[in-house]
Amino acid sequence: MASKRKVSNPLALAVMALLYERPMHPYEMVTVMRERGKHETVRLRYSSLYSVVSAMEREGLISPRETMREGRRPERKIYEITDAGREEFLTWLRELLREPVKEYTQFAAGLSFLPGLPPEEAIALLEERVGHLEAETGEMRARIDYAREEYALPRLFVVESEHELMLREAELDWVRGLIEDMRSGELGSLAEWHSILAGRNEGGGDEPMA
Amino acid sequence: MASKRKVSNPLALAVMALLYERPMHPYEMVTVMRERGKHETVRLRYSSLYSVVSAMEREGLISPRETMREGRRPERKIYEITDAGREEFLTWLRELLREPVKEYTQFAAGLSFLPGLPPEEAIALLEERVGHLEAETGEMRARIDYAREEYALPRLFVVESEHELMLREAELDWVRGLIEDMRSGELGSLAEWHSILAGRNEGGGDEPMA
DNA sequence: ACCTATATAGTCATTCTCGACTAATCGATT
DNA sequence: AATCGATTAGTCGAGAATGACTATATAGGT
Repeated sequence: MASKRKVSNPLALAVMALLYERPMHPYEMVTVMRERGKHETVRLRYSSLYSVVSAMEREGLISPRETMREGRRPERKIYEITDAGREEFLTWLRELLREPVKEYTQFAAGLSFLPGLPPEEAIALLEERVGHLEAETGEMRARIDYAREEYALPRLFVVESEHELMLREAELDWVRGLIEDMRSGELGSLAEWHSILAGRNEGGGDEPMA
Repeated sequence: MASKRKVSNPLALAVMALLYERPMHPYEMVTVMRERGKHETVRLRYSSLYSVVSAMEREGLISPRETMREGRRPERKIYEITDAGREEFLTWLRELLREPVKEYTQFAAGLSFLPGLPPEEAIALLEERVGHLEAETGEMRARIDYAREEYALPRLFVVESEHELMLREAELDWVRGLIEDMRSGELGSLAEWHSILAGRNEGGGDEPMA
């Protein structure tokens, strides 16, 4: 059903996953998430973490176990997961795996307004993108191989990175094809495209460079 | 550089694109975006639109041209794009096309915590996902074909839908492979996976169903 | 003995987002 | 002539998310 969660930031899922293992204080969660590379899949900001954690406490998904203080450093508030938290973790996780949800990507937004640039420039920009994507996928692949070899990680623990790599590679392939199709006029003739732009630019203002 | 934009919600990009053509009031923007299917690529909510629009006015990207009132209906405030707005539109669009940015997807978050479920259940969930993805990609393809034929749209105007379809198809393919690899023990043996879970569940709480 | 960079552990004020709500008009239906 | 649902046009308040900032401890170099 994908019904509205009380705490919907995916960071909350990560928090529950960590507390499922053992109680921790928020700062430690950050450390562990970084060690395991989970911050590559779940957007991690200090400020968000603390706000998510307090929302989770409010909703009864986690509860403070003890508060420690060493010297004059700030307090460390150690949380543990509740039964409700364990249940929420499992239902949420199941839902995420079972049901595809629509994602709005930045690139798609850009593509939507592609006719806003002259075709020559659009092609040039997409070629730059291809360059970036080649570098990026190369690095991702290397990092995955390194992690697997160095720490002897079973693939189970890097599936999310393989997923990310797969998406980027698919994009790379597709953008290459798109450039081809733009060149060959497959998308609509370049002349036509130019005339759309001309219509828009009659009013003056700064012209996009061809 | 991807330096921080003054108004960063992609809706702002859509607003500038529309006002590049002609002045409009916000409600009309919604109508036009819906007609052109842009709400499929840019998350569109009334409340966000109005707040984005006023932020854009504050930042000088658009400016109110006139305010009309018919009878006792609410006012319609008609906006036009400014020179700064035109420039911002072009720089932003260029950046979106040129530079890949990291996107955090829900599915990736789910995958990160895959070891949190017993393998048999994980497989079953992913199989359900495959079913959903098959249906979804089928519908997307049909909608694209329909739009192209019915309205004789050049591909240029549906690239963003083709992009979305491509991503879903890549995902579908990949998930099928993942299920295979889980079954064959390619990801790490299922016994091992179970023992990770067992360790975690010692403390009690509700057990995930195998 | 002193300085600095980094790690530790967070708070706060502002901005952003969205669901829920308001309110008028119009056309069709009783 | 009264009512109902769809469309037009937008407001509001509550909660979420983030960038900027604070403050202490400690290891290492000089």
